[in-house]
Amino acid sequence: MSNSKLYKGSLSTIILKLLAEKDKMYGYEITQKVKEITNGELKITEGALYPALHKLEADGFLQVEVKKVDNRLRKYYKLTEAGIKEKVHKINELEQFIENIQGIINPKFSI
Amino acid sequence: MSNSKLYKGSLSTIILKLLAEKDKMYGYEITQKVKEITNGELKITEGALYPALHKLEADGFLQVEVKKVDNRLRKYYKLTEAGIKEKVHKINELEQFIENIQGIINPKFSI
DNA sequence: TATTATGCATAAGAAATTTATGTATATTTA
DNA sequence: TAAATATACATAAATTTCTTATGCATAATA
Repeated sequence: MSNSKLYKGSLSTIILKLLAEKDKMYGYEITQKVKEITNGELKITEGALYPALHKLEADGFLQVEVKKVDNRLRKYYKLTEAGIKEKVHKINELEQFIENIQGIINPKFSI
Repeated sequence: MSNSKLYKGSLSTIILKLLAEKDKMYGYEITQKVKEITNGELKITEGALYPALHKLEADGFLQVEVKKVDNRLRKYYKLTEAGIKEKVHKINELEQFIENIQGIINPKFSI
């Protein structure tokens, strides 16, 4: 479950974005979704994911709903109103970062 | 000199890339160059920059040359052979990260 | 029946920052 | 001409955000 390709600071943005796409998801589902989208290149470790989810919840950006499915617990997370705003903010910040980085690593295309 | 828009892990890649473009640069010059390229949006703090330069040097990726200009010291950094390889590797990694992130934050354009 | 997958969690340690501070010279501004 | 800003380096403490290593439990697969 090691990584090295996930730049620190992007995880909570990824979580918020996925939840904006799918309404509600549980932790394990998020790890599988990221793996699927990136063809196995980005792997979210549990040691990073669960504390990140707990922090987003503590900050009021997520609300939780526990369900028992197939005799196993699932904690479904959903964006709050504040979470929707935070998602927009974090996505903007990430897009801005990517533009800035593009300007540095691909100077030919920066005007 | 605060930031919050620099994702952790990208700084050394930025340094290596700038040095691949310009042959040799000194610390302060790097901070100004990044500020210029990104229209003041990315600001490299000294507390991050100097330890990063020292680490790259300790790892054998940079070599130093001290010069006195206008009665002030400048430490010019230059890529070593290993540094050139490391730059290629780190740039590839960063580009891969950006592709993966694009797939997540812009699902319409991922096939 | 042992391993893998599913599903949660936390603690210790590491890495990469921010923030704060320090030193020194040169230039600009009030 | 004194104060502030710019130039140029540096480091230490604190913080953030991970990785790595565990732990527990159930279900499915080899």
